[in-house]
Amino acid sequence: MKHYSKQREAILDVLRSTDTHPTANWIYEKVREKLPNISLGTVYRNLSTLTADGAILKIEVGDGFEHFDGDISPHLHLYCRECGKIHDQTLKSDYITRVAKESGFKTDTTIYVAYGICTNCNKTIN
Amino acid sequence: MKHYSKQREAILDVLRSTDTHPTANWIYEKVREKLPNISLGTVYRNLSTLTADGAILKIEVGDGFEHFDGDISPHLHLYCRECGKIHDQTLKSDYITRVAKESGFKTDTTIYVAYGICTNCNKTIN
DNA sequence: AATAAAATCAGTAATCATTACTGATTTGTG
DNA sequence: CACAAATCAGTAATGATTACTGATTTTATT
Repeated sequence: MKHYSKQREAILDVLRSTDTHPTANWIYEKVREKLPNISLGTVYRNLSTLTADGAILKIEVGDGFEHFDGDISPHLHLYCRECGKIHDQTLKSDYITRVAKESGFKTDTTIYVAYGICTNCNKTIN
Repeated sequence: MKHYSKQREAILDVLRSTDTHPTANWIYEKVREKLPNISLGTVYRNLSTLTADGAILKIEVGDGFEHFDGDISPHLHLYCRECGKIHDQTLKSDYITRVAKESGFKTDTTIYVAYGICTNCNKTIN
């Protein structure tokens, strides 16, 4: 079993204790509350390692930032063009992996993104 | 009906005449064969406009580049970690839009990405 | 416990894909 | 033909992310 550094543990803790999809900088600010001397480079490096290990997900929605997700279960990311938030929706089955398998592709990670308007913003527009 | 500039038309032509998922720079080089004086900024600006209009798709797989797709039908993008190519797979139904609708989200665009190893690379490894 | 090798770190500098800017050119409208 | 609006080519600026460096911490071995 792999033993993580305290910096990597702290980053994972932050990611797993939020239901948002924070950027590297947001995570950096949050981790600094516990480890004031951690550097932004360390956050980036560990996020990269964790993503490569499959311990977290990297989500890109085209807003110029990388977003990270501590929930690695296959789920739907609803990106609202109005409020800019990424909402989660659980999935009953991993549709992508199942369909990809039909063509012989060996999937290890899946990303589902929907662009549009969320329920809350849909109410308040007009 | 909207009338596109010749630059925008040329960019769309290039995107629709390839089954790859090129970067802005690749498109720039390709369009230059027909419009030698076009600038990279023009390519970026039009790709941005076309994406906002829903005429093309922007796909991000985490390799540091934005990729563009002239095929806007909902389909699966298989990103092979070995060869770095994005393979397409057609979908019978737009699963994301259907599921997102259940929670009241109004979807206009969907992106499906699978990370893993493609059939061809799976053969040649080892 | 001591030592060496390997991994990770903080801090900072560099990168480079993308965006913003500017003055010129083209297009649309009457 | 004006006139305004849109788009352009060319270039400069941006800033999120990555790379680098020497110090510190962890792991492995004896």
